[in-house]
Amino acid sequence: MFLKAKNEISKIIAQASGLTEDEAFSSLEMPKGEFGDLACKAAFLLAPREKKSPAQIAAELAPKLKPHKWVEKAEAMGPYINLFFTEKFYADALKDIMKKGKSYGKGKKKGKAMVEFPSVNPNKPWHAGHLRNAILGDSVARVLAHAGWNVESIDYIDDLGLQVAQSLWGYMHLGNKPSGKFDHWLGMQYVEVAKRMETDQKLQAETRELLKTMEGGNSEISKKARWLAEECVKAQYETDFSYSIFHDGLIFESDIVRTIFNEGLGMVKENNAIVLEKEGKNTGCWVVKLGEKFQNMQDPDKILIRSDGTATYTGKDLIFQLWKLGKLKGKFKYKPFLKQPNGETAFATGGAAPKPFGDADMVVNVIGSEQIYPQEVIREVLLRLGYGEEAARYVHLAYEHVMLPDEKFSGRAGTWKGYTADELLTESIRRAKEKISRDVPEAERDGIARAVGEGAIRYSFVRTTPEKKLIFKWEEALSLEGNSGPYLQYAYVRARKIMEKSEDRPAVSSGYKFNQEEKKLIRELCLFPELAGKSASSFRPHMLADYSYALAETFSRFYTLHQVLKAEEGARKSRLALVAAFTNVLGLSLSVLGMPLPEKM
RNA sequence: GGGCCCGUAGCGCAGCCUGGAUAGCGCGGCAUCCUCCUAAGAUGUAGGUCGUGGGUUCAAAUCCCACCGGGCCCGCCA
Repeated sequence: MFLKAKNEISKIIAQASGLTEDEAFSSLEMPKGEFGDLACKAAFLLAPREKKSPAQIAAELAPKLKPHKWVEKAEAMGPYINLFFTEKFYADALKDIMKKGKSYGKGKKKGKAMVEFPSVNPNKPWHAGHLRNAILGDSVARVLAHAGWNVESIDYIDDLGLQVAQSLWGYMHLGNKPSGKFDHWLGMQYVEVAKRMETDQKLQAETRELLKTMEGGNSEISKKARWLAEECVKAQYETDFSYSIFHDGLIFESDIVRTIFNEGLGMVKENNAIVLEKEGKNTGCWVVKLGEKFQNMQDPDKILIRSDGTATYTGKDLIFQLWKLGKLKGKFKYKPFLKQPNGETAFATGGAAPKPFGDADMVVNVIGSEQIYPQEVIREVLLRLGYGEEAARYVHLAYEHVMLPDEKFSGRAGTWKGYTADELLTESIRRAKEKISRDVPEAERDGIARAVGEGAIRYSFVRTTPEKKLIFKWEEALSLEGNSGPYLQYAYVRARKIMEKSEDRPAVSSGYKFNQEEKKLIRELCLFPELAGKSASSFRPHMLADYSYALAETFSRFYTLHQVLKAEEGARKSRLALVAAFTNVLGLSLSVLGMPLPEKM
């Protein structure tokens, strides 16, 4: 309804000022301070056209604005025109939000979006850095779904990498028996093998030989490698689920190589998007010539197929992306892989059943910023294949890495020890449990600690913009106070408690005049659809995290200053309506961020 | 040699796309508020050359240019 209000007000301003409705619309904003309910900056736009000062224009324009049922008055203040909403606006806005319920702010139906994340190598547990990727990807998937996209969350499993070969060697030859969570155990084998590799030439040759056999397929080794990767992924997905992160499909690299790769490569060759080098240092390789696009780069050409005929990572990725965009005839066959706690089954390639995955209208890849160049290469190839529109909807959501205060996370060196996503959650839950209210019965405490502990971490990762490097610090990641996940959950819990205790039905009482804090809260509730939309179109969930925090803050202030249940009837019912609307919107916003919603704390 | 990202209070961040009112928030500091819907809360207070220097503009944290500091990339690794 707020959008409708802005549109109608824009019309009035356009009529009185001679601006177009679009210009008038974009001149409207909610001011930060206490200047009015809606501010109009039209005078700045008109000043050069009419050759008068903005203040003079504002003063002349304000009285000319036609009255509207939702606008009480328009007051010029300097160059601004401050608009004040009527009581009817607040009542109508509140009713509108209550009526829309879960569909509030939901976008119109759009096409299919495939979101790929976190694509962690299947040979070690997730550490804090992988977690950032996964939380970002899962949140973007949820934000896009709320914006109307049909979202498929997929995961690329690189089961043909050197890392898996090394882990497999460790599994076969180190002689250690698996114990504990499989990904943690396998990660330790990998660290040991990587250490030996530094000096052991024979080991280097053996693992390379292993990798070759794996790539060939149809052998005991290749089967064992696939099994190892799947076991590791299953363990990693326990972590996935513990953070409420879910997927639809897992695409194994070995299946890409065996199912769609040749077709894709043929297509790219046919269209002359890549060339076979006949001379120079890349002789015998198929490369994308990029000298014109990346001028002054030391080595601008990108090899997709090595001189021995095998594909580079970017080569395989390119074909995979073509499949995502529905450009290949080849289809994967799937098997049910894991039953997820959200009730949905995650499917993996390598089975017998067809699934309608792929053929996407938009592709979003959550990949570290160090891969900007190879991702650009893929976009460039799409353009050369004539897929201009597809290239425009091929999004690399680049994020910066999580670091320790004085070193990086390294899978090889094992610096992830002590900072795995599993250890983080355990510690967070422990801290959350200590703070639970004494009134909460023992039986419910574990569940609450889980929701709060998970929410604390989720929020601390999702609240920062992706392009910012994140230095991991326990106290910040696990914060339970201030600008934190639990603060938001707490506001939600308090609001819910009021509704639970009330016997009235929420309803805006006619004649009730909202106070300042109530009006501010309603105005902020009005912003949700706009924020949700922006968050989706810019692939930035942190905008919603920010919004949720501001909303919860406004509610907390209202909560402290005004009683709901003990107010007289008119106020009580109206405030109840406000609390209901707040619960709905904060609940929605947090769900879209993937934050768990405890009922008590 | 070239390209990308970051630089806002002691620390951690939002705001920059689309320039406009006193640059917001959290942690930490200081001082208040629980006979009252959960104090994981609220209120007040101290704390800022928005990296530096130019430019554009009536107006710059925001746009443009140069520079400084930090990180990343330009591999027949992934």
